[in-house]
Amino acid sequence: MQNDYKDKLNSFYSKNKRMPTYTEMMKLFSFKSKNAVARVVDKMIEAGLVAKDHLGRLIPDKFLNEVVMLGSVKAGFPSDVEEQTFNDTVNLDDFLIEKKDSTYMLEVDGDSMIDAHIKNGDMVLAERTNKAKDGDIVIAEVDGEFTMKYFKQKGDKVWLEPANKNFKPIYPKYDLKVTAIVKAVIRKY
Amino acid sequence: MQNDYKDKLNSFYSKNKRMPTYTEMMKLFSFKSKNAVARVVDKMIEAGLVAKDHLGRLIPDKFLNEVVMLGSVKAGFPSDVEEQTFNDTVNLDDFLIEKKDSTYMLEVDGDSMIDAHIKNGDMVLAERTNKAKDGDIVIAEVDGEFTMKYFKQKGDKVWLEPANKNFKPIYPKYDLKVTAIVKAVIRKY
DNA sequence: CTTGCGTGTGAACGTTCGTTCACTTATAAT
DNA sequence: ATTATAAGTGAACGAACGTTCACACGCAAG
Repeated sequence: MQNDYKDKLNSFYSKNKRMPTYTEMMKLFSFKSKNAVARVVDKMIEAGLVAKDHLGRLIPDKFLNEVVMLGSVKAGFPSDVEEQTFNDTVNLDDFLIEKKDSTYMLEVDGDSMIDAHIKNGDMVLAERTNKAKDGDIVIAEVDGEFTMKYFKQKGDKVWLEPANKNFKPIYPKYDLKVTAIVKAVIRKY
Repeated sequence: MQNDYKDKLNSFYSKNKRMPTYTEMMKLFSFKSKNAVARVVDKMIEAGLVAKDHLGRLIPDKFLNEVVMLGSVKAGFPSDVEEQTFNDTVNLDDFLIEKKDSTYMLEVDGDSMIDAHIKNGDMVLAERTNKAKDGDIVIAEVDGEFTMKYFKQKGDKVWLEPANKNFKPIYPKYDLKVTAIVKAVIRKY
C-alpha cells in the first residue's frame, strides 16, 4: 500500500521533475481531503522515503529517484532482493557527473580502444579540460582531426596511443590539443 | 552572464532536487527585488532553459540537469563545443533506467565476462525479471550460487556461458533461476 | 451495544508564493 | 546635456500552498 504511494511519487517526479503539491497528491492517491494526504506524507517522512526542506518543501529522499546498490555479483546477495539489507542508493547523475556544465556524451565510433574494453557503439562521458595526465583516455584534436585515445606523456614528448594492436600510436606533426578526458563509459543492451 | 544563472540553477537543482523559489533566486543571483528575478526567469524561459508547469511552477527544461549529447568521436565535431549545433540532451536516469522499481546496481567481481568487455570493477544495471532470451547477459542463481553470465537456451536445454575462455559453461545440476537481466554497463575512471 | 482508534472529509487559517505596479538608477545614443 | 532604453528596487496584491481544526465513518475489542 505504502509502496503504491512511493511508486506514484516516483513516476510523478521523473515525469514532472518536481514533487507534487498536496492538492495534486489528492488526485494522485484518490483522496478527497488534503488532510488524508498529509497523514500519508508524514508516514513516508518517518519511513525516510521523502523529506522536507528547511523551507518545509517536499523533496525525494533515499529510495526515491535513486537506484539501489547491491554488493558484487560473485560475493552473492540475498536471493529475496526485496528485503534490501544493503540499502545504499545512488543517483546516476550524481554518480557519474562531477561537473555538469563541462561534461558531454559521445558515441564511440570504431574499435581503436577495444583493448581498454571500450567498444564501437559505447557511450562515453567526457569532461572538457586540457589538463590530461599520462594514461588518461582523452578526446583530442591532432592535426585538425578528433579522436579518442590514451594520452601519453614522457618529459616534453606527448602522443596518443590506441588500445588496439591494429592501430599505430599517433605522434602529432603540428598540434595535439586535448579537449576532454573520458570519465566514464556507458553501454546499453 | 545568462550562463551564470543557468549554472546556479543547475547546481541548486542537483543539490536540492527542486527548483528554487523566487525569493531563493534573489539571494542566489544577488538581487534585492523579486521583480529582477522575474525578468531573468522570463528570458530563460524564452531561451528554453527552464519552463513552467501547467500550474505555473518552474521546472528544468533542456540543457538543465541533462547531459549534452554530441555525435560520434571519429565523425568529428565542432572544435568550439560551446556552439552546440547538435543540441540533443539526455537525462542519465531516463536514458539508462526503464523500470526504476525493479532496477538495481551491482559491482562486477571477476573477469568471467571479459570477452564481452565487462571488466572486474565495472558497475552493472540489472533489471529484475525471470524472462531471459538466448544471448542475454543475466544475473542467475545456479544451484544456490549467484553469478553473471550469458544466458543460453536451445529447445528445452538451458545453461550459462561465460565470456572468457578460461571459464567453462555452467550446466545446472538442479536449478537455474534467472533473477535479472543486465541492461547496461557503467565504468568510471 | 458501546467504546476507542485509525482513517477520511471538509472547511478555515496564516504564510508564502509569483505577479504586477510605480518608481529609481544605470547605460548608451543623439 | 538630453533623451531613450534597459535593468533593478520596493511595496502591494490575489492565489495557492501546507497546516490544522472539528467532525463523520468503519472496524475491532471489550
